Amino acid sequence: MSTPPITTPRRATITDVAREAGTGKTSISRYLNGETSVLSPELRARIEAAIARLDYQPNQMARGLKRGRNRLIGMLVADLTNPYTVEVLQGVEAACHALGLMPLICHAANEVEMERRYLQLLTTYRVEGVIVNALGVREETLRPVGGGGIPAVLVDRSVQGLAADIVGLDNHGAAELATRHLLDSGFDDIWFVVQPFEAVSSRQQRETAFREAMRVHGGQAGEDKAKDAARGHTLVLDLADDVEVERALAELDRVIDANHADATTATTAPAARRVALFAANAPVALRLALHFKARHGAGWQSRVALLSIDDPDWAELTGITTIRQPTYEIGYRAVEFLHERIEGTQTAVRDCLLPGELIVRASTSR
Amino acid sequence: MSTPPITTPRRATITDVAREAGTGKTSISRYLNGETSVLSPELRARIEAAIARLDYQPNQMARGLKRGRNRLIGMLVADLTNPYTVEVLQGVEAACHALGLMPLICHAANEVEMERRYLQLLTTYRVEGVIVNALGVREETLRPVGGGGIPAVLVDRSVQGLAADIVGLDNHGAAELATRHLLDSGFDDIWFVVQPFEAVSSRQQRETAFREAMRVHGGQAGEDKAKDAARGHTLVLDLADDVEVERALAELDRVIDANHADATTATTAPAARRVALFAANAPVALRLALHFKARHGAGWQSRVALLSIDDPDWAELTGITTIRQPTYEIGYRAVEFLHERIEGTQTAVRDCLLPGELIVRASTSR
DNA sequence: CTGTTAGCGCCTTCAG
DNA sequence: CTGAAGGCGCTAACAG
Repeated sequence: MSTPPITTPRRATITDVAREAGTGKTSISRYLNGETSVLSPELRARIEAAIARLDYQPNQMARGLKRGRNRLIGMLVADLTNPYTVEVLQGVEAACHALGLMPLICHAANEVEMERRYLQLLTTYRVEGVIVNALGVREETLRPVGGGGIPAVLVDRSVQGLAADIVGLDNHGAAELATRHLLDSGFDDIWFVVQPFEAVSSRQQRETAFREAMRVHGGQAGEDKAKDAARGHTLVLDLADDVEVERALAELDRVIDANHADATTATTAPAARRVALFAANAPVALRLALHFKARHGAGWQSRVALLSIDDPDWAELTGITTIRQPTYEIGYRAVEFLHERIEGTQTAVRDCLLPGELIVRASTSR
Repeated sequence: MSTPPITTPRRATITDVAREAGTGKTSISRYLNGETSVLSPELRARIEAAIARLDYQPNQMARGLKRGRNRLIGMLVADLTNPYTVEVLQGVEAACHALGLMPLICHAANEVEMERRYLQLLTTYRVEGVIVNALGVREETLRPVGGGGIPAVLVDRSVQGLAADIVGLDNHGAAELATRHLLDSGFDDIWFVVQPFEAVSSRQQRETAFREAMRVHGGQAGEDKAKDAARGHTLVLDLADDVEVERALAELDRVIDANHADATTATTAPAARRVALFAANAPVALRLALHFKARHGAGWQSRVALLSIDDPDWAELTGITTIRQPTYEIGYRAVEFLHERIEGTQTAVRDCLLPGELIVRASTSR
């Protein structure tokens, strides 16, 4: 057992290294910054030896202080509980790693106040830029960040009045893809279920696209005469409010039960007109699935079809259809954009809309 | 539209504030550090006004440089994909918030090399302490951290030869609880499925406890004469190696199929001797569930019982029994421990083992 | 090629 | 109660 010294052995500084190597601080600094060609091999060797001997590691904070940039960027996420977020994070980390950036991850845990505080904290640490998966920030809160201050890029959600690069899913395309799939699969009573819109642009966009798709593709009585126009509804599910959730779910239950009764009563078995639920994201889908599982047991999927944007672990397990977002790429691109801004790119604000991928599973197949 | 200035308006510094308030930097510094009693109300008011006018925010990096502490702590996690990790993180964040710390979250993504690099990076940023959910770090890698260097506390997993506080699940108790539950529920062919042990102490502890529980409680032929000693097996599932996974799963399939054949062939329906799978954690459980779902369809649970340590979202949805870890508390306590160490507590190394909670679901009920 | 000299933004003696 | 001076660890002109 080697007993480590009690007194914290103060970390070696650049001065220590200079002394140890018998030279000045400047040369050490040069060495650290890769200005290696400007150093005589001999000096260089001495420096390397000294660094190794002292186990020297330059203090990033001090470097940052002097040169005005510390390679830190902030990553403010609304909800780590959402698999989407974690996946995006992986892309972010990979990109940061590639670009020599260090992401400071902050988790607002769905609390607007937290979000505000973290944003402030980040500027206090002088991060060089911020990637924001906005929760409820207003343009004003982000002002010191996006506007005159440090560069920002938005992920998934835009912020009212803030001109900043944004990268995320092509919500319009995704919602249309999903809706058409449901229509094509024979569902004609489709419920789009979404959390309260609040300021979350992606929710709004998905809903708008859903409604439009229903209007455009759902209305055609088509060749099948027995089939009248499909109906589209929007249901808001406030996951933070249990009472409201119960109310909303009860509404769905009525619809589904009625439909089920129709189907079983009918003498001639008509293409059982099943209702389909289109969840705006994974948390919503999970809540729905849990409810129906509790209500109808393991076989709940014979009562309702479920499709969700986001492709969580359990989607495959439970067999629901999904639209998978290119999460990794979203995170990666966000960092790239931010990096460019940090480096001073002055181009106009960019929108990067990436396509989702439809993954058809049993839930919506016939 | 207010056009923000093109040139980044350099952030105000303490000097600016001093000038604006018509005083010296010292007073500003005192104000910032809450030495409020030592300032005349008049000066104080001027300072406040100046700060507000300039929208001044002290530079944490600079403060840290001088006073030697920057309120930053590192949180190194092995795998953000594991719900366990994210839950622990929430506790960590809450505690940090309460203690005025800022967690730097680093994600090793199951790569030992990443882990090493992040650890190094963290020391480079002069974090005051580190919470480590170790992946493969050796004592030596952590030496600069835990030993003479900055304080460290371990989460879930201990590190060979490193004397550091550790907080996590009471693995022994949890595994015993789970095993007894399975035994009590009538299963007598129990497979403990775990990822390669490597250096992960919690995996080893769980397995050891499982084996011991089988020995102690599984051997009693008991009152039921038809029931001989229950069998316990350990199966290693290397999730990173598809070929290996296939091989292991095939082995399980044979066992399960044989058992199933027995049960259906027997004329008198004996208490169908079902086999139970005891997953060491959620990722393993998920892999197992996906496999059986693919192989036997939605009704796979009538073939095998599944119990898992960790209680992911989908557990309720799929009805598997679990042992829920007090994740939030684990994270919270870890930060508290670290904080004490940072403040200089010199007590002996502490172990904080928190109990898990058995959540019985359909999978293991009769 | 190499060392000296100033600070970066802040805190901390130490004198007023 | 208040301010001036020095320094934290490092980089960036300037000279040699």
